[in-house]
Amino acid sequence: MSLSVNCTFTLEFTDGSARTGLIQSPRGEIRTPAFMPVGTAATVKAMLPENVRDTGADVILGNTYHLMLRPGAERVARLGGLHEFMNWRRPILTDSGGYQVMSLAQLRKLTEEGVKFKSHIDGSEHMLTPERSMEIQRLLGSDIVMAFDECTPHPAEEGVAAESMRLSMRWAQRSRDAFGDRPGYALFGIQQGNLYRDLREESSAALREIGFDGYALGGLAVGEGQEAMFDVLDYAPAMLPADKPRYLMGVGKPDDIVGAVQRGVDMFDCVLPTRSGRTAQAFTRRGVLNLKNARHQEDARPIDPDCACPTCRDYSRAYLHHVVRAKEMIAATLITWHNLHYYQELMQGLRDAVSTSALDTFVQSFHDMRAAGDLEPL
RNA sequence: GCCGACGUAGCUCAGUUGGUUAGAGCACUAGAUUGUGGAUCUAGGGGUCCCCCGUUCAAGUCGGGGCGUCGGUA
Repeated sequence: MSLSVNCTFTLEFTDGSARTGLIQSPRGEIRTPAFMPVGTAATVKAMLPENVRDTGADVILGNTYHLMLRPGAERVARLGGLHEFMNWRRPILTDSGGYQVMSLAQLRKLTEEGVKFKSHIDGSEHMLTPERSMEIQRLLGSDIVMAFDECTPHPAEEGVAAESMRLSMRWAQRSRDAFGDRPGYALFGIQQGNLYRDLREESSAALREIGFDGYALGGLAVGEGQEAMFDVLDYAPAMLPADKPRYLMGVGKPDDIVGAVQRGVDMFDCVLPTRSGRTAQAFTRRGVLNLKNARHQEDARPIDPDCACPTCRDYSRAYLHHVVRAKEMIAATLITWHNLHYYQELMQGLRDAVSTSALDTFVQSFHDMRAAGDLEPL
């Protein structure tokens, strides 16, 4: 087959501002709205790849920053690329490293050229630029590459936010140039502008001018709170091309995702289901359950009797509480498994609702279930 | 039996020449966590300072007696 295979997005249904669609890539389809589990260091922590797939994930997220430091992008490339290396054969989206440089690295020095920083692992010095970020993501074999940006810290005054956003837009152009033409692979640009509508508009115009295969909303869920984030999402997604996927980076809690889907977002990633799995928090349709809490110690019921995940099928809250307290590794696996299952079931519910024009009803029952709270105490 | 050391929070221990409401780490009870540091942070509960008597304005701290634990010894 000599035809080059492209990465395409097909919009299927809409319900208000909400959409469903399909991203088709050589490594598989991504149903949107999609939730991408985070697999930072070439692993979705505590999970086997086949089990991540079984929860319903079409795509996972990997990290430029972590993988460039350890084991190194060139080494991953020599070992056949990230998919082969970590045994996940489906699509992978990689973050560009811009966010992690700011949140993890020490001694950062930000210039027009890029960011110089010291590794949080061994203190070694590194430089990340749009060109190097594109090269690393190519070496990893990432299917969806993110432009190199600066995630504007919050709060930021308008002048600071504008300067930061314009730097990210110049880096977006350099990312586009460095990425080049790679059939079968996608490059996403990232809208910035903090909470300022005119800056979001300016950023969107710059990105549309450059042209990307998808567009992310960056600089949100960084401490501004849900109300402020929704205020931005009331207008920001519509500033981006309707025929390309829209990705809200780093979001979020289940109700954040529901609200963002209502406002026209197609893709999400978040550490919450996996990190919470390691800190004993289970997400359920009735809200969050903290399995560390002593009230679960003799509770023979599963996290959620109506959940079809392997954890809820076979394990009690009392057992999960015990393995959490005993710091046994299986606690992370079992709770993460449940959380990923819950998130993917939520996404499936949203997709079904949008495609049957029943999103309002779905959202209402989503909130009603949460308001009802956890199961009655035993 | 004798000699010595020790006895403070659930555990391991600090506690100044006697001086405000006796502390720490861990554990416990909760909370936070949004483009991942299995991390971290925040708050809270918990005391017959082995017991009794004494000295003193004032005792976890000094004295006497008792009880207990550990070690040594005949």
